[in-house]
Amino acid sequence: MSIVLLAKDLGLSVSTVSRALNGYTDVAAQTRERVTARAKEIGYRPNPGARRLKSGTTSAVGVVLPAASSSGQVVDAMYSSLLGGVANEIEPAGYHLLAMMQTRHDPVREAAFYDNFIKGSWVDALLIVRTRVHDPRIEAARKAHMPFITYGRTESKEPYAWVDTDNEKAFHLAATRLLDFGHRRIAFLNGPEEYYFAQLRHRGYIRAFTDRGMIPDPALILHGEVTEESGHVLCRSLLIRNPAPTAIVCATDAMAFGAIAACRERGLTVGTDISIIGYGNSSASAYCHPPLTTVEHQVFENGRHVGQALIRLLRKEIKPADVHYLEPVVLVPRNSDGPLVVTRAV
Amino acid sequence: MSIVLLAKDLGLSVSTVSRALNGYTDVAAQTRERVTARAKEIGYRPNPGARRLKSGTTSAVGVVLPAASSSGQVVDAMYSSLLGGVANEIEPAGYHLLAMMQTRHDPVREAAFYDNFIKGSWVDALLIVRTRVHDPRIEAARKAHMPFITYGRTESKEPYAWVDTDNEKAFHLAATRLLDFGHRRIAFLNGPEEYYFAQLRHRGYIRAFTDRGMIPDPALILHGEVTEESGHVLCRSLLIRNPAPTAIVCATDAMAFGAIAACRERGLTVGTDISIIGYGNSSASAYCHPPLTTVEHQVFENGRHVGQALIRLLRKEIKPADVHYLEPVVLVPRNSDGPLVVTRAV
DNA sequence: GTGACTTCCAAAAACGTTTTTGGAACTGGG
DNA sequence: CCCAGTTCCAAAAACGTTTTTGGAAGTCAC
Repeated sequence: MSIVLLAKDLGLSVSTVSRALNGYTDVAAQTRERVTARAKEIGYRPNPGARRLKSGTTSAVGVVLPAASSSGQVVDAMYSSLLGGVANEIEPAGYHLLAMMQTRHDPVREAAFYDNFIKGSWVDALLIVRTRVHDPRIEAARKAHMPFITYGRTESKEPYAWVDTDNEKAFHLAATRLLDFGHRRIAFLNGPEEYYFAQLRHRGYIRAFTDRGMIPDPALILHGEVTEESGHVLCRSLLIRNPAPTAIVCATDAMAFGAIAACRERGLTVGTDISIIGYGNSSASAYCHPPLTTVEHQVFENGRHVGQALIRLLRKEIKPADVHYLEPVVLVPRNSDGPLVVTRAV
Repeated sequence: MSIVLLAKDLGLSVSTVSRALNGYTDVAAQTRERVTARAKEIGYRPNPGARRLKSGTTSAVGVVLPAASSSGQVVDAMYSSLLGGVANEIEPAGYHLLAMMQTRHDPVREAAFYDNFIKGSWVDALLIVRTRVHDPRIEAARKAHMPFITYGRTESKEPYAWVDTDNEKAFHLAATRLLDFGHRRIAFLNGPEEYYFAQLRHRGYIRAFTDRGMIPDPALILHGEVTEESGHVLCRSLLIRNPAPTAIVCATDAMAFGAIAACRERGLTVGTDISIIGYGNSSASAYCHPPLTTVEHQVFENGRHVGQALIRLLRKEIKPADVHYLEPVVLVPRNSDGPLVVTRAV
């Protein structure tokens, strides 16, 4: 069903039908109505390929999903919800989400990947996730004049559009809570250093100490993948030290689950013998044992903010420099942490 | 950079350049080489929109992600890995994955959604996930002559392409293990009845009993969403019964986590007082307490099978009726289940 | 009644490919 | 030397839109 058939059916020219459908002002209201009615009746849908060709737009937004593990076999579950939120907002506006998969963690292939994608004019805008401290993808997108938004910030001179959670505040909150409980040897199981979120969280953690005139022990800050396995390994290495930490704050709930398992293996009761705080408020965090004290992180909701911003960006209703959304942060206290038990602490 | 510029640059006609690039035989090997070399050098990429328009293909495969919860706020984390596996296979072949989001669980809007998507000629093939017992999406895809593959089977007369895990065997295995342990009051926390996987699992569970001449108590079979919360609620309702079940098999690890929490709240020790088996072998299942006995489910790997099949389907190397992959099933024994303790059982 | 606007629609070019058709130049057999 | 067959390339149509340009008819002021 093409526009020419529809035009023929209506006894109008192709151009008039096109203009009627696309909201041009120089077509009589009555004609427009007749066209739209018949179009709906006949089930006419403009061919997106032809439209793309002519107008140069694709009605699609692209995102490339990074593999979570170095093996490339696992995708961070968080992205399901993020993308869900994004799609939820952009689809009513007529956009689709084009997801690509970055199978290997390889900077030069990554550049080629993005280049191919941008130059191939597959999408009208880009969503860049898992931002690094210095992220070449931002420069690449800017150079190609491709509208983009990042989920997570980065160190860039130029202004750009971003949505992020308040990583620094989150870990300031968590560390402060543990300090208030009397803990001093508070370990930090952070994510890979190259990611900016890890840097921000580090900063928040440090600031909790310096705020009260203390300095954390650098030896207690570990980096690793944000998985259960990594949390387990890292925590085990922590517990064989002497003195061992009395509290641990983890970059994700998953890491916290691994850490909890490691503590249990050592015969430690989490919540009294040792305190653990996670991050994400994943649904599992409420049902594990002990229920995990963690920091709220509404990924779906953030995805909706991303989607809304993307639409406004594409419609040029707003400048990239003006779209910044920082998710407010709230700690959800449960039972995996508590006051320092003095007998163990000394 | 269009093909006409490239042709001009080479002193050749547009058609010759196109034919050289697309592997036609009637262009001299030397000319072809000259063209491909220059194309690479100059960074020429055929405009996907134009190609789509002319050839009618899109080089994209579509999938619509169902929301896991009725609120539409949560996307099943499993799909991250599934899509990762799919993309991993189809991208080297030049295809992209177009993901849509189904925000609400509404059959009539769903039909319109798929219709719009298929008729709009957005993609060359469809991946249909979360199949229902009678799934209208299959008929819709077939009618539109859109190649498709399902992840999960369905009751359909006509043959079609599918990848699935052996749901029936998995729950036959799990229930048999519990029966071997001496359990008789074995509850089953299943997923929503409308999904075919739930039906197959039900069948496997039943067969474990009938295989040894027994019949399970229908009152012990409950249905709900496959989330921690649902598992928690359902399990609680089970435990206040008299007599209560001595074992529970759950449709997902997440449900099992919720069930474990409910048991703990009742003062029950999971693994001795009551046995619980999950499904999925999620990474959390190895680190929770007690470590969960569960059934292996390699979602990423299954996604790769889906991707490979899709490519072969698109290349017409294989008929839909001939692509069936049933993931073999293996039980992972851990510590959340064990022999029936007789003092409690009577 | 005339000229200048306004209103509405049509013709045609263009977007960047692929594919069909056709033909020039070369080759080899008789 | 001629003709048929082969090899290589070019011209042009087509895909289904959008957008520019232009023009016919109607309206209004003077």
